[in-house]
Amino acid sequence: MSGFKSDFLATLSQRGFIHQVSDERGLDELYAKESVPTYIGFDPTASSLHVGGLIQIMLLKWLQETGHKPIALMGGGTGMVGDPSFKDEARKLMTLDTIQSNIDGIQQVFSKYLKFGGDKSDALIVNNADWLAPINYLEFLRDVGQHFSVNRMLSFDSVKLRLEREQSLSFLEFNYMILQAYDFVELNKRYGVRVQMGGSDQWGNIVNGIDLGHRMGTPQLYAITTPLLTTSSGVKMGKSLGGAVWLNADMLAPYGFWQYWRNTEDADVGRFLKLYTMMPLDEIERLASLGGAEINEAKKILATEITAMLHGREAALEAEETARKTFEEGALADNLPSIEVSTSELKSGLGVLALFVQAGLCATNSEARRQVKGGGVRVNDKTVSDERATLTDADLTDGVIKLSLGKKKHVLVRPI
RNA sequence: GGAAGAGUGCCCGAGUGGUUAAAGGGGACGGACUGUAAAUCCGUUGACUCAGUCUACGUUGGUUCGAAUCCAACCUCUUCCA
Repeated sequence: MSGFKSDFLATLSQRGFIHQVSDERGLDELYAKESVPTYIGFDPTASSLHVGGLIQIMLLKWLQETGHKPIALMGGGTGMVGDPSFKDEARKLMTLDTIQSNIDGIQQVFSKYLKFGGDKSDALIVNNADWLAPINYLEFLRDVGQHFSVNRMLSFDSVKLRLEREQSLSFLEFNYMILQAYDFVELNKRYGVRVQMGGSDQWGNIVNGIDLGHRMGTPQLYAITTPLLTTSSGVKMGKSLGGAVWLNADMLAPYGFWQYWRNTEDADVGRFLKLYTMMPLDEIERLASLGGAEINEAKKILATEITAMLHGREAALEAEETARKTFEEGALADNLPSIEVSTSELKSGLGVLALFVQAGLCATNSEARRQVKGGGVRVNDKTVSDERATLTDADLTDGVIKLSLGKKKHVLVRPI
């Protein structure tokens, strides 16, 4: 499997990115021979990508690194339809405004990883609304629709779940795969794209595009998919300490992002270093083989390297330092997440419960109350046992009050 | 258009007149053990000014002392028929 000639596929294969490839040999030759425009589609379902999408970004990064042209496709058009693949029910339709603002949010992240410009291997961001929106329905049916067999589409695993659960699959959603297939062909015409990459759940959609290409006379197209990433204990990537792990800094601060990686399971360290950092493989080998508590050092490197790529080295080191202070020294670290409270309010006393809610550590007063009962609430590192306790400026330590929920979640209260 | 069935808490899923804020499981959160890991064990898991009150079983009405449970209409979905 690893006898790849092209730098790109060899790298992907060594680092564990590959789940399936269509026509390995042919694709390998293509990548070895010339610079190949390759694309990945991103659905604008939220205003930021989360860690789940990071692997796709790394794919584009390596692509560029090995001399090929990465194209990030924003699903401005397909987002109006919604991908039914492996979903057990239909998503709510998004408004055009939402889609556009999501695209604006998602796009930001690419400049952190890719080089844009006019060169051959410079990255490109395109939006499929550009060609999908103006489509004439009848023409499209005749030109494209005639090439699709409904019988075959119904046989795809990606829609089986839906059908088996006897949930409705609307005609609208059913069209998603046709549109995505058409994207592939269109991108070939516009930019000479030959390869589409994506998560393993996209295999069916991608192959549809390849087939459509055959029928519409494109050169041979190819597919590469990445494995569905779960942690070693089988949990899907992307949840941490209560929230999704967003890539945009305004949705998850670098410290929170760093923490997510710091808490990686032992068994995942090597795998994640290969996938999410660009460190040389022998170094990764060494780090991953650390045993016992020593592996924590590897986790820190993992966290810092990944955070540095996304948020910059400085922010990553700052996050590392903040974590070191709070967890290893038990000291007060300045850069923990914080909330502000007016000095006068603090003087007159604020209830712990309300404060924890305000800090976002608990969703409701009731939850805060439960946490107090369960012994999970601490103020300035002292467990709170009285749910009616109030905090005043007398509780300020070094000018702040430290609220903690559990062992890992800390928020500072700053008077202003 | 006709017929049959379904709609329960974050998710799955019990529950067919009262002791049901609703069994069970999953997930999530907290605690213990550790290494800010995993596994394991324990606890919590509608809201509130928690003594008590309020809001909840597709929606709106109705029957009843009392409804997630019965009735009516409506909405959505599924299957079969036209």
